[in-house]
Amino acid sequence: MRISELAEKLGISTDTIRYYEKRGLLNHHHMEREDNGYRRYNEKAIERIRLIFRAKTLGVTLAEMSQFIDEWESEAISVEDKRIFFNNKIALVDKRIDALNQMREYLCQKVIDLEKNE
Amino acid sequence: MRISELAEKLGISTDTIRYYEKRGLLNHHHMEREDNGYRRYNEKAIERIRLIFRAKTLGVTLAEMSQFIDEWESEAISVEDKRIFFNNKIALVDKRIDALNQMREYLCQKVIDLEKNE
DNA sequence: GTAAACTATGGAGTATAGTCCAGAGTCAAG
DNA sequence: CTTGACTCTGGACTATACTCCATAGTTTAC
Repeated sequence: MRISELAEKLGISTDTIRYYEKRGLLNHHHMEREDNGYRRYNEKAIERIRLIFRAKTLGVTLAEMSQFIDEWESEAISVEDKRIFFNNKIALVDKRIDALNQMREYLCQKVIDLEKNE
Repeated sequence: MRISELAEKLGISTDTIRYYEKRGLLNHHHMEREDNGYRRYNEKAIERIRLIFRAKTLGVTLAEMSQFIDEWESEAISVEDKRIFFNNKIALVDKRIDALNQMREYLCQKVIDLEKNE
């Protein structure tokens, strides 16, 4: 698929896609060039961009992602390190879930306070 | 307390506190001026800044916060609207929690995949 | 075969949320 | 009464992640 089709599928702009490429988050694994120079994306591109979104919600910056992808793809990271990485991320997600549950409590209390003042 | 004490208590810089004031998120309710012009903060300032942090984790921008605070404090918002507001935020928090749980699943699957490849 | 729509590139511009700085006044300790 | 720490203001600067633009080549539909 060409860039605008990919953009539409993901609900982002073509500029954003080219920007991710410039930042090293998309490469030849995710697309090839047509004879005219147009980018032709494959399904991996969709997965990669969804992964970027997921990482962003975890607070990972694009710079961190591209550095990390480089290391990951160059196999400079051992399986054990990868395990540690994922487990750290899981712990981080758990912390966020806790924080959100606290936030939920806080908001529910606000609703209760409103009722009291009526 | 003066600005550096407040900053230290909250783990932020004095610049950030003055910046929040410039953005309308802190006002006379949270501090007064000493004769020399120095800001003297009260306990409400701590609560307000903690509230700002909470709102930020919900993705609320400072601009939205200050607009909202204006409306809220001018009592332009009815109790019913406030209830609706909080319930919307609760729904948003629930969505985030769902997203994080999905993320958790995804990460756990990655760990399982690592084990398979060993 | 031409107009509309799409794509490419490089570079400039934007929004958000700070962060830093210069120049100047204030305060507390010795 | 001076030195060092703190505070003030206004404004310039920064990082991140886009977003827009000019210019130019390509494709598609009629």
